[in-house]
Amino acid sequence: MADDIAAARRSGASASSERPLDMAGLENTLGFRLRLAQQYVFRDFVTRFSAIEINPVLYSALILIEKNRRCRQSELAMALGVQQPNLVDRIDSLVQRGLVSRTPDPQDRRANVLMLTATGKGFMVGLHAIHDQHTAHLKRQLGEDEYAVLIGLLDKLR
Amino acid sequence: MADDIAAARRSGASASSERPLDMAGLENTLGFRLRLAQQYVFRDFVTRFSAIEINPVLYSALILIEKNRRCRQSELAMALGVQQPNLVDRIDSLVQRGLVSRTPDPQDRRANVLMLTATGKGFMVGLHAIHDQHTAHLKRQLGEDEYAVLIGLLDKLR
DNA sequence: TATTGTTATACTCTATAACTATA
DNA sequence: TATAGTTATAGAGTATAACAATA
Repeated sequence: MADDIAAARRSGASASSERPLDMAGLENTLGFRLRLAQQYVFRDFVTRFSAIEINPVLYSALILIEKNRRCRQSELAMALGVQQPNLVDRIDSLVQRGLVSRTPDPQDRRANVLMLTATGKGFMVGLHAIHDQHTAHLKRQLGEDEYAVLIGLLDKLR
Repeated sequence: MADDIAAARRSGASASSERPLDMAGLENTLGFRLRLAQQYVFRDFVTRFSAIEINPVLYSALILIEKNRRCRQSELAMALGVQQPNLVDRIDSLVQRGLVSRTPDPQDRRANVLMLTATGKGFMVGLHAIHDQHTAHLKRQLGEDEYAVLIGLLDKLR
């Protein structure tokens, strides 16, 4: 009988015949919720930043380079939660775009020191403005207080 | 001067010379926090489920097939947040392992109906047990109440 | 004409081993 | 001997177009 109802829903009026599935078994599954929430947030992020060709990892990298003088690639990789080799091409792209300088550290010539260029500092103004709009959108979705609570709870996971 | 302190930290006693970067500029960035939290949760998930060769998407698929009689691939794809073509190989693997049956729907022979096999139903017992341990670990990390709060806030993002 | 499932494909992200130059 | 950055590569996840069978 329940199958008949489901079948009736399937052949309903609307073109797309998908019924929403019963998600009860996943109500308690944090990883599933995290994946869907990240999908939503990243989609909004990517849309807003597409005009300046910045994705979430490049954004985080630029912010950390801005706030940390004489930042190294190994430090950046650890902070971002990515492997060093996967950072190389991304830094390359920032250097080629003239946003970041990569110079050998005179104190340890194995290491590269990353800094914003003058162009990069100018670029950050627009970057912060777009991110403010992105954050405002998410805060409207959640409420200002709950946004802060969510960030706090996510930080407890490590 | 601040650079001297950073340099001193870099050449400190410990083998790994990485200083922790100042993350202040990302305190407010939800996408970044979501990514790190998901990294942590998925790593724990993958470790615990590796013995039975189940990853997060396969887990969610099995749960939804278990709870939804006569589930279709298109419905599953929408619920899981993946594209239909990316589900095909995954369902293949569950069918090949004898956990799921995929049979044409007599009412609409374009569609496949997914159901747990007898083997699959037995498999779910162990699956639930491992997931309970995984969830217990996360609740210890967060606290029982805050775990529920976190799930609720993540659900508001859509 | 539209939809379900499928194939093929391309792009991104991620993880690891091995190389180089420095230390 | 160990570390910073790099190269090359393999695996997984993801998105899109096009096709066959069916509606």
